[in-house]
Amino acid sequence: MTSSSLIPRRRRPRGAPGTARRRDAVRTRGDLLSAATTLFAARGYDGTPVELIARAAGVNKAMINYHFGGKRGLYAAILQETLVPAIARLRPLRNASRPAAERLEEFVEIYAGTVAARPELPAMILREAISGAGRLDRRTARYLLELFSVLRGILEQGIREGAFRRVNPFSAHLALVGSLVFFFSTTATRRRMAREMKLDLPLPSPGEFVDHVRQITLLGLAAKPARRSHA
Amino acid sequence: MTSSSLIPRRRRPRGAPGTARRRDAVRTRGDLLSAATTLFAARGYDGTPVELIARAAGVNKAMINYHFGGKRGLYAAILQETLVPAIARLRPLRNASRPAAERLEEFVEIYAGTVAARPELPAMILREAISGAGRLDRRTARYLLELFSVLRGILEQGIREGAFRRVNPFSAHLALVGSLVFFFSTTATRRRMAREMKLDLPLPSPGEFVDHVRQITLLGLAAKPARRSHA
DNA sequence: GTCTATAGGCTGATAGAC
DNA sequence: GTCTATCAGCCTATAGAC
Repeated sequence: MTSSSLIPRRRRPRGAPGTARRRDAVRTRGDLLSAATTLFAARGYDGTPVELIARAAGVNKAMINYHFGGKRGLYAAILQETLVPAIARLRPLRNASRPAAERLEEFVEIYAGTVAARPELPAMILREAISGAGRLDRRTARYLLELFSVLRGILEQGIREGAFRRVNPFSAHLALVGSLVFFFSTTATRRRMAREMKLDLPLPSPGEFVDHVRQITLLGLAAKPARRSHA
Repeated sequence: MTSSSLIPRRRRPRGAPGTARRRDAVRTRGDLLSAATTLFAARGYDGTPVELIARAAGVNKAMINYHFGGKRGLYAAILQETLVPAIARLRPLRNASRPAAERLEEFVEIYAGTVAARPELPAMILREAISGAGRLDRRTARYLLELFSVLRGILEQGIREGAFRRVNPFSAHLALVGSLVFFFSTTATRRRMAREMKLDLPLPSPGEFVDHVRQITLLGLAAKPARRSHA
């Protein structure tokens, strides 16, 4: 029996001494990134001991230092390796030449899709946004600002072209992003409280909520008394 | 020259040995509460050493244990002593018999006023909401749910009476509260980033933003193609 | 690359003098 | 009520064997 096994997470068998096992290193790194993302999002940087991360990843504590140069390095790696590709998905939106309302809808859709793939991202970023973004290096911060500028560009276009009311684009931007980030950062807590307090009303699903935000934003921004539904 | 001095915060003069000094205890307690609120909001529970709180309050570390029974007790005291009165301000809204749109506006106004008086509250609550609300005792949690139910009641009224579209009240509630909480929790960071990245666009003031949210919510919820402005 | 063992710093809490 | 001194526990990081 060879040392291969495909159990998704959890400790790997040891394998013969001479066996090339580069793939394990990759896996260790990945498991650490994934476990740490979940924990940092749920408990925050200061609330998460490295020992806990290592255990959740099924990996030795010392591996964090070996692969990432310490706890802080692991944290930075998460931000870079998940935030950067997430924001890259928004880049096509920059030079779109379609109507602002359409672009806005697409923005929301892309945001929702990105979050569905990485549910922990909003909470991590929100924590940074509350805490002063002191753990964001300059490059990561620039990426975030780029995200902001894409959305603001859409809003400004809509206003310029007369499709949107003359709102402050920055306010509109904060209101929209705030709703989304808040919702996705608090899903677990909402569920937990509903269960413990025995609330009977059903929690809105991500899809429902995103739809609602999209509608309310479009209707709220529309320059003319809008049609009830579109497309 | 006597040892009296009126510097607003900072160590107090010692006073004669026999002097009744009950007032100092009250002040110590208050200074601790105030300093801790600021620090917890900005850095989170785990990110705030008691020593830092004590120094910021101009008080000895041991006083935290004497007056609050420890760090956790201090945290709980803040939540109870600021959250409870804040929510009490919303209670009159319960049995109002006015139109839903009007009540909704008043809700936003009261919220904004409460936050203006205690700017750190949103960040503290948002942190709880991300982290699973594990540090909220059952009573405090109930208060929060009461806040939720007031807003949801308003939304349901509006829908029932045909003034609002038939949205999911829970979604509408989360979108509105999310925008507000997000905005007020991230003010400091927004300022900091604007300064460091040398953004030239002016940040929206709290008043501007609240106005925007109020408008967009009302327009977005309105059952009929709404008039542009009201009242 | 991975593991064990341990160093060294910081944190929250208490005992006891005043 | 307030302060100083001190302690035990936990946390991150590293040294060194494998």
